[in-house]
Amino acid sequence: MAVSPTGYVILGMLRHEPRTGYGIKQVVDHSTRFFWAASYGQIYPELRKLAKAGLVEGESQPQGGRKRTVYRLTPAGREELSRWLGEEPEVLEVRDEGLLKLFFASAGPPETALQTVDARQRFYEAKLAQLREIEPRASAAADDGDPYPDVVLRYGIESCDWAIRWCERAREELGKQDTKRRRAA
Amino acid sequence: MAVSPTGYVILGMLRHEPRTGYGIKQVVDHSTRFFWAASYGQIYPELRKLAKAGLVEGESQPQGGRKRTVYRLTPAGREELSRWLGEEPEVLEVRDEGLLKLFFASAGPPETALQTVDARQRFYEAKLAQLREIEPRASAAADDGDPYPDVVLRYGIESCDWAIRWCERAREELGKQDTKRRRAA
DNA sequence: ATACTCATGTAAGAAGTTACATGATTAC
DNA sequence: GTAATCATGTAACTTCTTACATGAGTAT
Repeated sequence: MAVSPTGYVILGMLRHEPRTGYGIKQVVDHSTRFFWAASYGQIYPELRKLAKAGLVEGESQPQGGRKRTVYRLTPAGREELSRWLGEEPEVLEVRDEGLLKLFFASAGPPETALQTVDARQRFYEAKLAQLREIEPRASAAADDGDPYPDVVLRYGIESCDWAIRWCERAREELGKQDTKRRRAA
Repeated sequence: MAVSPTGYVILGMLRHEPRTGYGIKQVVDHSTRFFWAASYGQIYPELRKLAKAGLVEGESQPQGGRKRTVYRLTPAGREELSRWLGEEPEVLEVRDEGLLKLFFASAGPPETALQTVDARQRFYEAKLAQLREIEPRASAAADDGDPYPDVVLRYGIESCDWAIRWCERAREELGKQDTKRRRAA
């Protein structure tokens, strides 16, 4: 039984401590979602598959009358996670509607390109703010023994910085082109 | 009848001249595939849907005994493309297995993080080489009146540059951590 | 001849999102 | 009491990839 890409996200999220499906979703949303998202529609069915494959183990731990299943890695799950970590990364997919719109901008009204760049900058500024908000937590976790989430988070922050600066440069360049075109007309 | 995301890629690829489905795939593979890919399994069915919706028009232009259908934008298709270009970009999805592996690296053997960073750098170097190869063509197209594909291509090149430099920095940092850990042990 | 490119298409399936349904607990 | 949070799950759907099938034209 093959583990799906998101299955490995789940295994990874259980590497330090057991969690509920709900808990996994919370952590994903505050960490990996910027480069790998996961919805309940994936998490719950996948947890069952992983349990059937013997890679995780669920234990019922109700709180009051509220049903609750906490999952932990089995030794086999820990091994499978480690094996996967040693494999060459393969998936790197991007679907970037903004770049697409900029690429095709000549087919739209003249303000298309600038608008698209502006929207892009706003997007990255919002993303940057979100990342800065969660950084302290990752930094604390780093002092606690696992430096990698913080390394990845800083990658996210720095790449946002870069993207924002690119937008600023692009705006300048596009402005010049506008001037040229206006002169030519 | 709603146009799918990839439908807009097709409309966009027809903005300057008519093309076959095969031709669209070629252009995508040499331009947008780095931020929006498309397979035959999407292109051919989608072309039919777009034709049914009146956004493109197919004309049979066999070459010898070889069947061949060339599609062009209809006025309605051009309008729909332009309308879409004016909308705020929404989709920006990333699925980055390398960052995931780095994030979880503490659960793997000690060399995991460095290996993952190395693989990442190789990946971006290969991508950079591909982009540099197609750049002259985009640059020529820019002189021909449409500057935007070249702008986007240079975004790709510069972001690869940035990512490669990040990998180099990360390797240094991870090396230091290794040293620290070895001293502590 | 044979390999490559041009060209069109489908079927099966993987992967993931959205929307919905349900209900207990906790904080204000 | 009521809103937010914790918690689990499914069904329908969209999107996309992979693998396969087919066949003509072109270059060596």
